Amino acid sequence: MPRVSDMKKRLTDAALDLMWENSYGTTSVDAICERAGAKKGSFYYFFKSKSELTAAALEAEWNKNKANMDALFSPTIPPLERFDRYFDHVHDRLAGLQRECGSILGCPLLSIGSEVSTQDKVVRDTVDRIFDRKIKYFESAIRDAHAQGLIEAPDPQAKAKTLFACYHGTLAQARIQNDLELLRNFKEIAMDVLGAKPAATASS
Amino acid sequence: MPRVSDMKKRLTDAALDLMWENSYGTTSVDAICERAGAKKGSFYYFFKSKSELTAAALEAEWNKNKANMDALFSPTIPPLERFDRYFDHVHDRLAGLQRECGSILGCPLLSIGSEVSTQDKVVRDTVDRIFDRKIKYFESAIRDAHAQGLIEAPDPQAKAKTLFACYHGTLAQARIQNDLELLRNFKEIAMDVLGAKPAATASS
DNA sequence: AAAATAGTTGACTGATTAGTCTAGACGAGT
DNA sequence: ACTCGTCTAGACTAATCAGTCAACTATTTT
Repeated sequence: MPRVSDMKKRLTDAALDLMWENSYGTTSVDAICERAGAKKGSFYYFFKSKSELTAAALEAEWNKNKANMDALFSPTIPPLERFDRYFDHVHDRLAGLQRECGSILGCPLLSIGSEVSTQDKVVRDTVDRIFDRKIKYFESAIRDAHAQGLIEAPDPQAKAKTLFACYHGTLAQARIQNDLELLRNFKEIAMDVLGAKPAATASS
Repeated sequence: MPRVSDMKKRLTDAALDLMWENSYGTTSVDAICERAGAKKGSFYYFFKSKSELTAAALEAEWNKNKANMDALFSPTIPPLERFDRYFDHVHDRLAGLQRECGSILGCPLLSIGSEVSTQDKVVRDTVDRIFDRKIKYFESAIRDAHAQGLIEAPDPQAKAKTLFACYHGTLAQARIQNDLELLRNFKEIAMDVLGAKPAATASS
């Protein structure tokens, strides 16, 4: 088989960058091509539409982050500490991106998902699917914390959805207000939402 | 002075409807004009850009809802019940809109704000301003609940921001997943976030 | 070295975009 | 009835949009 190309990856990277910083609607195929160093023909050789590229870009981003998520939410880490580390990680990443582009970008799944959800089934379903995967990390940490008596959570899935929603709401506000401060204290807010005793990552 | 026109209102109404259901980016000035029964000339007679119209539309929507918010969060109502009523009200409104357009639309401030925040200062600042006003209702209800010993909230503003973020996160997820179910139980989740005792809108 | 596969090129289309501009219609104050 | 300020009409521009296409290049297998 003939030549291999990294163009597909370059296109999904470029698309995610632009859409995360700006939006789905304002990110044109031309702009994606320019940033990826591609021509129109290459774009439509790999993807049959902007919509399909977006779904691929979100999936690719997920795959990039998965190993990291697995490490942050490793069962070897005390369950509530997993959240601490995760929120710190996201905070630091957003702080880094702010240095590059001057803005707090929030969560691309939420921004893009909310923007296109009523109009683009392909992208919407992709966002949905990835959300489900992410909530599983929360759910399992909550279940472990409950088992260890650190929190009271008879329905870990419901609790996970609540915390997930709360966190994404905070990310969205941080984007809109361009203010990272909201995220700085989220660890404590999360413990509050989970109903954890203030002093503890240790036993009850 | 010669004739008066309701065109300005018709334009802001049309804009909000279209942007709420779809998005800022996919809502064209032409489409707004068509729905409002206006011609281009009228549009640019009243507004100097799409961006300014959007800010005006969001402010107009706020003004439409303000009296209702005042009633829902009236100090004559027991503080935690105010939240109950508010969440019910939003739930019912979104359910009504779903019947009209087939989708759960979430919060237009959040959707539009998140979409344009890095690119449009006028709209972003408008969203910010309205968010601040809305949080004040939460804050005052929380302060009252704390004073009555219904919840423990030494910092009502922080608690209000937390609940606000949590609620908007849930609205965003409801939009993305097109699922009103998430909102149905939000009353209980809110009480959980606030740390209210399960059985009570009465005293401790 | 030839053939087959994988990827690239860039000009092109036709629709749509936000915004401009000039001419005129309407209606209230004189 | 006339006129002045408010508002409307709709053709127009120049840019940009997503997507198409046929010719082309590069690489690997045979």
